Amino acid sequence: MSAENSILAILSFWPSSGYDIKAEFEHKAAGLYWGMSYGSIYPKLKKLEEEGLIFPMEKEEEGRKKKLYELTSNGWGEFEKWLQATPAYPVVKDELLMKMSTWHEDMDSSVLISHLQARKATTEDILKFVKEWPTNGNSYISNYGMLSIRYAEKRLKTELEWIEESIEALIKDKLPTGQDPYGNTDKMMLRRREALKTLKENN
Amino acid sequence: MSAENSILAILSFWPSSGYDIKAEFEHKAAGLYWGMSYGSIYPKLKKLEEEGLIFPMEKEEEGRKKKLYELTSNGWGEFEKWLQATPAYPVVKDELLMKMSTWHEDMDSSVLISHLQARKATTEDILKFVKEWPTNGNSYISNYGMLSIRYAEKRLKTELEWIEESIEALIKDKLPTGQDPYGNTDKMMLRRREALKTLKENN
DNA sequence: TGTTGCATGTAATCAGTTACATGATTTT
DNA sequence: AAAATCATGTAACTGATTACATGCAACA
Repeated sequence: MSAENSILAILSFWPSSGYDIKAEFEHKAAGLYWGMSYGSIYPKLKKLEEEGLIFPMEKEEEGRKKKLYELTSNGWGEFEKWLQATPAYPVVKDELLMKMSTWHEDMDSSVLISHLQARKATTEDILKFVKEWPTNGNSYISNYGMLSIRYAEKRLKTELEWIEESIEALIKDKLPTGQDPYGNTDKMMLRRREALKTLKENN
Repeated sequence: MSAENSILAILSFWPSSGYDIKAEFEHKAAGLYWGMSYGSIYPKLKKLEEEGLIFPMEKEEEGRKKKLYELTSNGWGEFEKWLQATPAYPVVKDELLMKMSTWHEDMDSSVLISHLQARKATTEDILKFVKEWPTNGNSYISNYGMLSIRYAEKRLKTELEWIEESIEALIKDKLPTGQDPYGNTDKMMLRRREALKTLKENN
C-alpha cells in the first residue's frame, strides 16, 4: 500500500510523469528512503487514476509530449491521511552485514575487506551528493526535507567511520572478541571440514 | 536469491529447524540485517533440500520432535561462494523519512513529532538489546559478528541523536532552512487549496 | 545517420507476506 | 483444563523486478 502512497507523496511536490517519478527515486530526495522501477510505477499510476486519486493533464509547451499526473482532491486527502498514519519501523536487508555476521576463520578476510572498500566508495559518493544537494541552487527541499537530509548525512558519516574502523581491525587482525560459551566456532569448523571431506571422497 | 543464501548462512552456525531460523531472524543477530516469515522459510528449506544443499536430520533426544537441517558439502560450497560475492548496496525503505521529506506546512507538526517519538521508543529497545546481547553469557557471536554488532550500535545511537535533535527543532519551530529557488512551497499550497476547494464544491 | 536520452508501457517472473490449518507439548 | 508456546506446513494473495517492445527527439 505504501508504494502507492509514496507516488502520491511525490506528486504532492508538483505534477509529474512516470519518468519523472523514476528520476526522483533515482537521483533525488526520495531515492534515499525509497525505490521503485518502471514496472511498478506505470501500473500504479493507472490504478491510482482508476481510483480517482490522480488525473492526467496532457503536457503543454516543450518538444516532448509527456503525461503529467496531478493529485485530485481525494488524492490530497489520501496523501495526508497517509502522512498521519504511524510509519512502520524500517525493515533492513543488508547483505554485507549478513555476510560479516556469518563470516568464519577459514575464509580469506581480505575478501571481506574488499567488500568493505566497495561499500565505502558507494557510501562516499552518496554522502557527497547529500552534502551538495541542499545548496545546488535548483532543487526544491522543504524545511522538513532538510531534517531528513540531516539524518542521511549523519547516518552516512557514521557508516564511514565504522567501515574505516572495521577495515583497520581486519588488517591488523585485531577484531573485537565475541562470545562463544559452548565452543561453537570449533564445532562449526569440524562440521565444515567433515562435510568437505565427504565431497573429496565422492569426486 | 539472497534469501536462500541467508538460510544457508544461518545453518552454517549449527543445524536448525524452520522454527529456529525464524527465531534467529526475530530476536537474534540475523534479525538486525534480515527478516523472513514462515511462508518463505519452509518452502525454501524444501527447495534447498531438493537442490542438495541441505539435508534433514531427524531430531535426537528431548521431548519435541523437530526437523533439523544441516548443510551438505555442496551447501557449504554455495554458502562460501555467496560470502565471496560482492554484496548489493542495501536498499532502504524508510516510511518515516519519506513522510518527513514530503511533510508540509498545512499539516499539524505535532503528528510528526509523535511519529518520531514512536521511532525513538523502538530504536531504544533495539539498542538496549544490542548492547546486552554480546555479554548475555549464552549467545554465540563470532569475532566477525562483533564487528557487525558495533555497526548496529553506532547506527542506532546516531539515529537516536538525530531523533532528539529533530523533535527539539520541531517543538521550538526552529527547522533548518531548505532550498526553494522557484517558490515551490507556495505553488504547492495553492494547488492543494485549489484541489480541496473543488472537494467542498462537490459536496 | 547513428547513437543517446526521453518516454510509456506490458508480460513473465520472482519473491515475499498473511492467513489459515493442524497438532503436540509445556506451563499455569 | 486451559492457555501458551513449539512446530510444520500450504494457499491465496500482494508486491515488485526484469526483460522486452516501441517510438520519438536531440545531438554529434
